[in-house]
Amino acid sequence: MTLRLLFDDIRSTIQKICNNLGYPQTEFDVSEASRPEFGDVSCNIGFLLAKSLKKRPSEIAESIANEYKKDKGKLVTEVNAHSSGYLNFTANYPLLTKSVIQSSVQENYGQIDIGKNSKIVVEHTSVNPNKALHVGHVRNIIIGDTMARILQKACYDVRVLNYVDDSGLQVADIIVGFRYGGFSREPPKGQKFDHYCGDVVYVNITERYETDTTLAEKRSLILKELEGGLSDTAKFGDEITRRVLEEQLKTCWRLGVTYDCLNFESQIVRSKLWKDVFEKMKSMGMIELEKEGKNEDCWVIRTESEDDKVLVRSDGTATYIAKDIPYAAWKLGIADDPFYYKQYGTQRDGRILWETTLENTGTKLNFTGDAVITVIDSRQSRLQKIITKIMSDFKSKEGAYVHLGYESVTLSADTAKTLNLDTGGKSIQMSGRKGIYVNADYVLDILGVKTYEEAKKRNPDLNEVKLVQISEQVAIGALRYSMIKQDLDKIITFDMTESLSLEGDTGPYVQYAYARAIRILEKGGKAPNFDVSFNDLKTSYETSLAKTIGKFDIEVKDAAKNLSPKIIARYCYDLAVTFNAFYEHVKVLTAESEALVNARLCLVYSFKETLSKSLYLLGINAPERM
RNA sequence: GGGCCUGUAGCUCAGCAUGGACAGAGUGCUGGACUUCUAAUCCAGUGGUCAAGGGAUCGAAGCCCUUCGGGCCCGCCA
Repeated sequence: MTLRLLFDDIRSTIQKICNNLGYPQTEFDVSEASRPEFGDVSCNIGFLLAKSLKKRPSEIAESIANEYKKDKGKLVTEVNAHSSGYLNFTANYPLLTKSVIQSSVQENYGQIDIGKNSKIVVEHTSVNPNKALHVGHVRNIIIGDTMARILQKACYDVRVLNYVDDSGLQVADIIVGFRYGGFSREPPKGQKFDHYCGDVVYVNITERYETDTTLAEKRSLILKELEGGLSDTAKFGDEITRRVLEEQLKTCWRLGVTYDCLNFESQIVRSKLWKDVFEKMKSMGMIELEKEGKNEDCWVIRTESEDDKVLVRSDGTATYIAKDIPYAAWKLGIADDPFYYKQYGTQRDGRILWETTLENTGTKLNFTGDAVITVIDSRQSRLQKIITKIMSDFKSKEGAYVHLGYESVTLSADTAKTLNLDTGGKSIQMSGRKGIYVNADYVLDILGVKTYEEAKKRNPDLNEVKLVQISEQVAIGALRYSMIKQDLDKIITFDMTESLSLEGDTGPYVQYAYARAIRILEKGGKAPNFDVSFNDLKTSYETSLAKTIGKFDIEVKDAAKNLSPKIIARYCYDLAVTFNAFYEHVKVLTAESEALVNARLCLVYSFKETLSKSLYLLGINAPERM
């Protein structure tokens, strides 16, 4: 049993009582009490019926409480009608604690069936393959990865895609850099190829466009050559982007992120996907050939409140958004799949990473979904809105295509200063083109150094390998947590110094609680016996820990339904706070009796298991020592 | 000009979907707790006209309207 079942039990009992009393049907709320003195569970039905029954809320609560008291069932020990109008309940703790502890040690604890095994696609990362990942990209990656994990826990059949835009202008820029910028094909020793391309080649060549106009001409020639896909230039571009992609993926894997399939834009462009979708839009009357005005001879899509959007230029070429439409249709399984598949490699967690190909490999796979979630920052909301509309017309159904938007990551004034930028005390938008960013690998490395020192200080007995392992886990925990803990519509102002903080509401704080629990279990020596009564776990530290553990599936449901990954971050933090309070105030190994030691060990074990499972949803590993 | 997002403690943010019991965390600052299951911790104090105004409601941080501040987006670029 978990808290959810307690809530359900109370809800259905109230429902029954209301029917018996002849009260009208109404949607009422049963949720956790806002303060301990109000008990464990509260219901607002008194307020909701006050008007139609023409009674005071407290009177109604009173009448329900009186009925409820006649048969409280097993799970509830106290029912109170509060003078404010609320109906409050106190849980049967021995029973609640016992069932929470016993269910929490099951493998699939926290799982809740919302998805009914339906197929869902999550696309994230999708970074242009001409540069290294910076902290802004990390937000996208972590939102996507965390959401995919949560949806899986909520019984969706999840496929994760990474869209590789290997045919755009940025690719042409890099080629210009290598061909005409005088840059060596190989990075200096010790520098990753993606860092070299982004930090050196791309930033430099972009700067030179301003003074050297011939370079821009060369770029447009290269862009044309890329489109065909057969020229030496296209082959060279392919070589570069694949090398960058490989390095980018290393960073993603380092963060604990894996994918199912890589989709290459160049292949989408060369396939017949666009043609099919274009015809379909024409036949459905969704687009029009403009006869006059500034968009004369272009195929445009009309939108309700905004300007017409050009899909096909007057010269017959497709615009940027036009490339996204067939891909979106492909993800939803609306269009025929023109691709074959081949293995890109096997990832750290054993998951095979596939890639699309237009060559006949004989392998056909299906990476489409009944629903699609595309993680892209909200600056693209306008375009995504158009795509969403088109997809709902194709599917004749709303909600199949979801743009999961989020606000951008900016750099704090202090951090900008370290890049020699004076922003006048304001934060600044990152820009790959201008070289205004902080690379993800760099942040992880600096964090690693700091966490290594901390770990070594606290654990002088641990060997080098172990210390490095711990510091890497904590560094990743810190970064991932900081990217997910706040709401998607809040701008994150990244500050290097602040990101090194490992105290308070941070990943390391949560990980530390895990290490503490492990230590108790280790020192406890033997495996705890769960087949006992837990009546002795009486302190509020123990009961609230059990209660918090019991909320896991409620949180998973909430996070999955609202596509809100931060809910799980908050839950992990809640678990850690509650455990730390328990840890400071309740002795486990030196408790009065052997039975109590055992019962508390069970609680600690239950906490450890639940925290580990919920941290897994955040893609965070907790070390056993810190 | 139009569209989207945002404004809650010195700072960073929960709470807003589904209105209800004295508005919560972290951080900062002040003080306290390590011969103890690791102090990356805990405890206490400090700190708020929930941007402003109006409306509907028995009741608003939350819903509606207006105003103001901040950010982003509006190309036959990607």
